[in-house]
Amino acid sequence: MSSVTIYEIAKEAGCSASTVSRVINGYPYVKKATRAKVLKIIENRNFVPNETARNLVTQSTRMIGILIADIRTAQHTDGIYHIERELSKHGYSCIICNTGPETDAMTGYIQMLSQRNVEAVILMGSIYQNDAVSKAIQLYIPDIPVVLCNGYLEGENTYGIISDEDTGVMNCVKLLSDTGHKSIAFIYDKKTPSNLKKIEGFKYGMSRFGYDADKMAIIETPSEVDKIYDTVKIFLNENPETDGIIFSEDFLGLAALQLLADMNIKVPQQIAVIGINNSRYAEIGIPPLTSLDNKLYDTSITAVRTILSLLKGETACKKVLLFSDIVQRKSTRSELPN
Amino acid sequence: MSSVTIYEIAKEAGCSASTVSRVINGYPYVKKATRAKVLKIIENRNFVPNETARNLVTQSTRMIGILIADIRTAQHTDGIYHIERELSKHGYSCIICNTGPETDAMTGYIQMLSQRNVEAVILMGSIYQNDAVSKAIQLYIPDIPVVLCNGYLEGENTYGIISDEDTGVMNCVKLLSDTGHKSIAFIYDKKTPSNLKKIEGFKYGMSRFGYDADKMAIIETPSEVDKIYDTVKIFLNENPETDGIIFSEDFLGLAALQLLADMNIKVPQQIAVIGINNSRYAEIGIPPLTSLDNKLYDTSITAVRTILSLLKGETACKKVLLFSDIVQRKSTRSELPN
DNA sequence: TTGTATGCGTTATCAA
DNA sequence: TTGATAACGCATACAA
Repeated sequence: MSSVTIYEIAKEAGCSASTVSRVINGYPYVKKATRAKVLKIIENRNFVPNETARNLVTQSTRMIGILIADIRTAQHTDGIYHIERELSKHGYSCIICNTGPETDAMTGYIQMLSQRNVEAVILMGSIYQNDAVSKAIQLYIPDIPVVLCNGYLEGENTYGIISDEDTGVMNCVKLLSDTGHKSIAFIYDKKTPSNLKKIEGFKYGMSRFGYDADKMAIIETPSEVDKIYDTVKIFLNENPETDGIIFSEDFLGLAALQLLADMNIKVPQQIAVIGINNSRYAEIGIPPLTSLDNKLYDTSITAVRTILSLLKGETACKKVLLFSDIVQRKSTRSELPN
Repeated sequence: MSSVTIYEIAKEAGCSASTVSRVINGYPYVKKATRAKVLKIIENRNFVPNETARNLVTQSTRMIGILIADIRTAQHTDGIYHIERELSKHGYSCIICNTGPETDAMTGYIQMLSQRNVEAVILMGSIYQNDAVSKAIQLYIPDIPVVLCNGYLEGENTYGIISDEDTGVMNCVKLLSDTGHKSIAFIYDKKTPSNLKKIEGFKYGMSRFGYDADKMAIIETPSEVDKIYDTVKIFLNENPETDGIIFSEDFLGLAALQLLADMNIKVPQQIAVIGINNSRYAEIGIPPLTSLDNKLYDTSITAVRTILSLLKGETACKKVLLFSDIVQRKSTRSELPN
């Protein structure tokens, strides 16, 4: 705690603390000479105003809370990167919180953020679209803006950015249907609202494009590499007619590509594979992985814009829908270049 | 800003603010009945004490700053995850800062953190091992502990956790040497202190294990997938005798695996490939990627332990060295299982 | 253009 | 066991 205060600066400059304060805050009516003198002393003594004191009196902390289940998930760090950069540019700092998947921890963090007087909260991921979080918001932070990335929550000050992942997955089914695939599976790892939505899109696509219910499989897998491997392997052994798989996430698809290579199954000739998120790892799959770009990046950009508007006192859309699109690569079309 | 204060609670409870404060802080000498009454009102009115005010008077913020060049780099998010979880368990919050590679931005963030009165700073990555950062620390935060992950900085309150990546890379060379490889290359993407250290280890290994200088190549590549692809391709065309490549990072190695597959070069029979970081993506390479585990995870664990000790007023090691080891997978030994 | 006084919401030091 | 009262470091209304 560097204990030099505006009072010390004032004493040295032969003026009052308020004048120093005015100089610091670029207040106009200060004599040029005084300003220069104060500025010089500030420079010399290497003074930085104490934010905590400032925050207390201005009732504003310029801090934003970011909740994320697990910061190790690549699709979200991209968003957090841009959110932090943008907010930082505007003088805000980000408190990062790894809540994990339990709602108790989520509400705990929300209470903590309320106590720290953050000015807004960003929820990264559909996993926060639940009642416990909704109630915690009403209880602890009813007056500050809350933006949910990839979901929507009812509330006075809540905003949601969603992507049409369901339609996106439906379009994946259409793609496979158009290219003559007969037996398609959807494999996911967690029952998040987002994944449930993808499943809905999958089901809808399957019925819309004329697949029998018994030609359709929806499989859950653990997230660990070896478990993914086993799950998919067992599934393929039991369903050898499968010729197309959509994975709820690129990582699952990439792990499956490895298995398929080991099983000597040609992708996409024998089985076409599609991932979701269009992460940078999709590009380096062997073969490169076709992926549904669900616009998680744009979601974050929109989220931070929403927050900034709200903080400026402007209005913002309560609910924004972004459109996903499919980035085709060799795992569905062998004739494509890398 | 939920404007209910301890005064309101006090009024409602028919006691003074100090008593309320005592209850909140679990101070012993409070009559049971009073405590119960106050607690109940706090519960009812959903009161949470204002951290900012608290911080001002206690001169402690329980906030930690984390500097990272780019949070999107997978090897560091792993560390940040555990750092945040551990610190949060002890009541600390983390301010996350994406500084980018420019030293000006780094020092800017350090000043900001000083202003926010963080109680410690963690520097994630060898990139912070430079003079500008060192000076900024002396200038703005000379009195709080600073821990550098994967590097060391001189200073009164600075601590460093380093891994022996140089020796690690030397061992990679030894591995390739032991398995009969004749022409080995090292390919890296950025001139970070960490990568420079790896290069040193590479050079040392090459000379130690009897390679001619002209059988050794050290190549720099941009980080984008297509550029990696091009760089490695050109290199291999010009140096067709190459039979082993060590990459400064798994991602580069994975991208190269794709290229090698396209060029119909068998890994590891024709070219053995080694990455560094032992990330989860190494596991799903085709073939699975042998990788130097440089203990980045343990580095973070050690960093957070160091911070916690220091914050408790205990002492800690100024410099800790962790030993890397090689995780062998199929990209160097085809007979291994997945 | 500048200084004085007051308050932001707590904790901490006294007395009582 | 409790209550005044004074900090904590700053911003700001008001007066000068």
